[in-house]
Amino acid sequence: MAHNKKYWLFKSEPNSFSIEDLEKSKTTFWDGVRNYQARNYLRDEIRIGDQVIFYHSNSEPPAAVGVAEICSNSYPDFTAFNPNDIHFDPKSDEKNPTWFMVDIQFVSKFANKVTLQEIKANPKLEKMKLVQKGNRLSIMPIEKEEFDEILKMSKKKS
DNA sequence: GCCAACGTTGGC
DNA sequence: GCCAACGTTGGC
Repeated sequence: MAHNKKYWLFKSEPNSFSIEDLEKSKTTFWDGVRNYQARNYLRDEIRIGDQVIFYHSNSEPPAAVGVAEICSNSYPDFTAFNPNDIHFDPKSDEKNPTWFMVDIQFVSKFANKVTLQEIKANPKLEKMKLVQKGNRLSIMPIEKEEFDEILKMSKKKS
């Protein structure tokens, strides 16, 4: 059975990796996820062709800044096995990996970034995990309607 | 730079 | 299995 396309929001600190970096590199592997809930999304639900809102956290302003597409199914995050890598996890086992990642490819950079403030102000987006208190997930599912609404907002002149 | 919210760790 | 201590996230 064909996989129904799903929609996600990926957070990234632009100091580490920005939408401009993705635009330049075209694709990247999304390594370093070390949270079990986000891991479960990566390992079990995210599939080739799924669409991603790229979000800049810890930036001024925090905002949705573009779109990416999943271009690999999940595979073990090899940075967890490398003692020299910043994401090394001594407890993870290559034979039974704990952490997974996917590859994403650049799709577009928004003409107008959609700020967290604007997202919070839009009643159509109030159910998003992003705007719920205390949510720190770096990967979260969103609805197609929410994805479309953010795209629409990015095209509007502010 | 501050700090609230949350996840993880480890002693018991 | 509880929970205090600690580390991290991320908005402000």
